[in-house]
Amino acid sequence: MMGIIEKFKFIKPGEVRTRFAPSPTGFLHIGSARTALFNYLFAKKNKGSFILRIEDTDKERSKPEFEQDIIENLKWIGIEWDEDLYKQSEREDIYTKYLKKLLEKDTAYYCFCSEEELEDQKQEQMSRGLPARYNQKCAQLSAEEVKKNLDAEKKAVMRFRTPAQKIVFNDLVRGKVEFDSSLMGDVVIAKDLTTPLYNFAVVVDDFEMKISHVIRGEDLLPNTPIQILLQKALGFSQPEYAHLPLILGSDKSKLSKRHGAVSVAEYKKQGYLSETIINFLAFLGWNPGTEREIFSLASLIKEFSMERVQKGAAVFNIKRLDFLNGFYIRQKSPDKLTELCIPYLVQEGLLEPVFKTESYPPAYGGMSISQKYRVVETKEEVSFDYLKKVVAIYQERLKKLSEIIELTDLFFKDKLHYDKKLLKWKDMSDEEIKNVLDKLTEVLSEIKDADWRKKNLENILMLEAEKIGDRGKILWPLRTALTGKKASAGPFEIAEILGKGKTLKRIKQAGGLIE
RNA sequence: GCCGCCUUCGUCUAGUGGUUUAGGACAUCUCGUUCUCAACGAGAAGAUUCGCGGGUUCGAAUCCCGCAGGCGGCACCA
Repeated sequence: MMGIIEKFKFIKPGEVRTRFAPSPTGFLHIGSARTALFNYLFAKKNKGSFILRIEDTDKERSKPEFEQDIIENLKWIGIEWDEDLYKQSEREDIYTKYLKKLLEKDTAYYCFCSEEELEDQKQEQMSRGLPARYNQKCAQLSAEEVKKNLDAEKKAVMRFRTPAQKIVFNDLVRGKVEFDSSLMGDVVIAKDLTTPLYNFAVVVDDFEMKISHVIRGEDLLPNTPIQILLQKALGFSQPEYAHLPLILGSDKSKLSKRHGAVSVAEYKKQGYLSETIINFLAFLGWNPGTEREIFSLASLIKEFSMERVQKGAAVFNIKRLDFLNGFYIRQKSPDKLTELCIPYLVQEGLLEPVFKTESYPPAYGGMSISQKYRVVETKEEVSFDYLKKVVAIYQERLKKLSEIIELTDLFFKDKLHYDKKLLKWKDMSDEEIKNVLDKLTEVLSEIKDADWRKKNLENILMLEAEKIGDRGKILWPLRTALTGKKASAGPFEIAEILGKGKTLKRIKQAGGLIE
C-alpha cells in the first residue's frame, strides 16, 4: 500500500491527470465509454496521464465479469490507461484513515436511524414542499450514547456534517455553477470504517491519485458540491471539473436499456467497428469547429479541446452510427474485412474452420483465423481467398458485420428456397422465364471452365441481353435464380464465385420451379 | 415537491453583435448510373430565423432580465 502512495509523490505539479472511474455493476455502457474517451483525449492532448479506477465499493452489486467486460471493451475501442489498474476494494485502509480523521474532528458522526425511518422522513418532506434531506436526528448524540449503540452492535452509518454555505465552482464546460449546501443535508459517507460510499471514496482517491481534472457525466453534477465540501474538510486541493452532456435516447431521456443496445459489447457483437464507435462518440457533444467529420483516435487527440464540448445533451442517432460504420467498413482492406466477417459466418453455423493440427489454438472467443474452412451444409472445403471474394462483393453494401450472414448465405447453401414469383421481371410470363432460363443454360454450358470469369460472362450475356432488348428480362431471372434474393450483388460476379457447376445447377433448380 | 443544468433544421452540430436570404453531416425525397440493392455523382426539401416574452443597441441566434419546456439529481448505488 505504501508503494502506491509513494508513487504519486513523483507526479509533477501541474501535470494533467484524468481518470475513468466506472463501477463494475454492469457492462461497459456506451455513455460511459464516451466519458472514458473524453478523459483519455483530454489527458493525451495535454501530454498527461489517463488512469482507470474500478469503483467497486458496493460489494453486493459489483461483479468480476462486469469488471472484465469494462477492461476488455475499453481496450477494444483503443483506450489504454497509464499505470496499473486501481480498485477501490484494495484501498480500504486509505479510506479508513481519512474516515477516522473526520470522526476525530467531529466533522462526521455516527447515525443509527433506520432506512425505513429515513424513507418516511423524505416522503414527508417532499409532501410538505421541503427539500428532501436528513433531519440530523443523530447529529448531537453524546459520546456515551454513540458508544452504547456501537457496543450494542446497533446498525450504523457515518454521516458528514455538511456545513451550510454557498458553493461556487467553475465547470470547464458549463462555466460558473452554484449550489446551496444547506439544502443537501448530512450525507452518508460510509457504511462503516472499511466501507466508504461513493462521494467519500472519489474525493479521497482523486486526491491521493493527484487527479487534476474530473471529467464525468452531467448526472454527477449535483454530487460536486458535497465532494468539494468533503475536500475542504479533509484539507485536500480541489480538482478542475468538467461535466459532460448526457447521451439521450430517441425520447430524450437518459440513454438506457429500454432504448435498445447500450453496452459497447452489444455494438461490437452486432458488427460495429471500434473506429466507428470512437468517431461517433466523439461527435456526441464535441466537434472540431471545421467541417471535417472523420476522425481516428489519434487525430482526435490532436484536435480535442474541452472548450468545444457542447452543453446540451445529445440524442443517440443510430442512423448516423450505421452510416459511419458503412464508411469504415468500406475503408477496410479485403483481407482485414474478411477476417472480421468470418467469425459471424462460423457463429451462424454456415462455416466451420478446418485446422491443420489439433494443437491449433482456437484463441479469442474460440475463433481464430484459419486458412481453410468447411461449408457446413455441403461439406466442401473453401479457402480464405474464396471467402475474401465473397466478402469483397458485399463490402460496399455492408453497414454492420453481422449483415454478412444474410447477404452471403447463398454461397454456403446447397439449395435455395424462394417463391417462383421472385424470378419474374416486370410482367414476364412463366413461358418467357422458362425460355430465358433455357437460353442461359445453353449459352453458359458452352463456356469453358477456364473462361468462367466475370468479365467474360458479362460480355457473353450482355450480348444476349441486347438481343432481347430489355436487359432485365435476362439479368433479373439470372440473378434471382443464383441468389434467391431480390437484392444482391451483380449476377456476373456471383456466377464467377459460384463457378460453372453451381451456376448451372441453380438455373436448373429455378427452371424446376416454373414447371 | 426541492435543487441544478440545458434549449439553432427530424437528429448531431457550425455560428461568440453586422460577411447569415443561419452553413455542414446523417436521415428523407428527386434525378443520373443501373436487372436489383448498395456505392457514387447531382439536386431538392427541411430552422414559421435560432423555446417564448421583454430589454440593451443604428443593428442580436449571438449581451441582459423574466418565463416556459425538457432533462438530471434529491440512496446505507455510483
